[in-house]
Amino acid sequence: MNKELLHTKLVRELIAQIASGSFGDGARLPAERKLCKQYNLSRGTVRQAFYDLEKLGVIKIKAGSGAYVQRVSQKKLPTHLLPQDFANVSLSDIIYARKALETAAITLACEKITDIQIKELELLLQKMELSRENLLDFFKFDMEFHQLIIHSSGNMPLITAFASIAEYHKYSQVFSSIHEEEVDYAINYHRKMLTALKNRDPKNAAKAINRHLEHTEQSTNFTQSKEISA
Amino acid sequence: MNKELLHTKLVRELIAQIASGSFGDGARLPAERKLCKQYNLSRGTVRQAFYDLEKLGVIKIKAGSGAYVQRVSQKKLPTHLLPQDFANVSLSDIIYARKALETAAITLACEKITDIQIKELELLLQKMELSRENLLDFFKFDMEFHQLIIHSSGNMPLITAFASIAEYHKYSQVFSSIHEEEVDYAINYHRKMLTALKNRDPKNAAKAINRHLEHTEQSTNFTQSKEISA
DNA sequence: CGAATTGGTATATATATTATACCAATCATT
DNA sequence: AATGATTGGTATAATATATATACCAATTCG
Repeated sequence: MNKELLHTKLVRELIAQIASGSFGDGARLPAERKLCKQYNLSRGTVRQAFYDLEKLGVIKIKAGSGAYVQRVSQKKLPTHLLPQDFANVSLSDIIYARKALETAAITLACEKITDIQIKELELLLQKMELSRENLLDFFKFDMEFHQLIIHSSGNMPLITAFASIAEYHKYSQVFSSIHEEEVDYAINYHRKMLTALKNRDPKNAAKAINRHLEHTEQSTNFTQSKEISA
Repeated sequence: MNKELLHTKLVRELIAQIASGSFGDGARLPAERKLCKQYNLSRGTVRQAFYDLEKLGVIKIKAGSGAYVQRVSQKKLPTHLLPQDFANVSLSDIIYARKALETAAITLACEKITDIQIKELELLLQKMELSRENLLDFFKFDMEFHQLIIHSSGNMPLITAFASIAEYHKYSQVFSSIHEEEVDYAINYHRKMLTALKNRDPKNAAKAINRHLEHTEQSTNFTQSKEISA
């Protein structure tokens, strides 16, 4: 059994956030002291994480200024920072598993989703429409939309299982590039999901989410990753 | 972010093993020094885990002799030792998620399973038949059977997702009791799965695994858990 | 009985993390 | 341009975890 070091956990967390679009290229990460409060860590630990991230080439630290995201794409992360055997996972593997889980979840969600959650989904859909130009934002909202559907199922094991897969998916976005033309298709499928959820129509909800995921799989370039030094 | 203490990890691991049938009531756990080697831990850490387990009433330590499993069933474990919000999870939630994942996995497995893996499944089925009288053993082999099917899918995200659910399932067995009469039904369904896998017949494989899980859900008493002090 | 194994105890060590404090570079505002 | 706030850079003492060793006492087993 290995000790799970706190600064390593934070490195993973920050990489996942960057990869999932919370911070774009050149963006400044929150100040060290902010992160201390946010994650309840001491500054030494946060600094250790930053040091690791700089060694990895993920950020560039500027004294007195801040830590800035540095060309994240086109890289391969060292295995010890990846969730599991990420190396052996293709995007289609991820999509296949997501289809299984999300179909089950949206079916349940049609029974259990609350009006508030439907409102939140509508809001997210609007945000997606407004983010057509900014792919990083777009995918962030996309993922939040899916996450909310899973939560609406009210089934903890499904939520847990999806979280473990989302981990894979986050990292996969570091390597993949999606074409702008696909944005409209994605919005369309999400609208269909939302409508089906409103109508408590599990059949069409499941159909929409499956089509969406299949489309995502086909239209995504999965760029081959290259090794970088740790 | 919280530190994941090594002895806590070991406590969880040992409870999971006990709950999943590796050690029955009154059985002796491996000696401290054995566990040190097995998990690559120092003795102090292992002893801390043993101390916690004794406080929990899970084991009774006898000087010079060993640590003995003590009436594990009928208890509720402190939340910090449980995988996630176990409190809010019913057996039917677990089964629902398992159906989603295992159906997807066995469908893939029909394509990808190797002859060696089929042989292993046959072996496990034989072991199940020989363990009709020993329910603890029986459920251990049952779970191994399912685990092997998931692995045969070759899909890492599915494997990861199932592992997180299996965690819930392991713990649920601390609280649930299954009737002996169900053993024969279970064996029957497993034989059907195996046959379908041999015939590369995803439809019947999926059908068998679904029926089996539905049957398990219906025939399991989920005993209400009671709080104990930490 | 006697050797081996087991848990019980003590201690020195290394490492990770926290908590403070102060400095120098940068930024933002006037 | 001046200044006050914020930021990263550095050092240090204190605490908590885990390792590694050694020795003791109770028990198990041949």
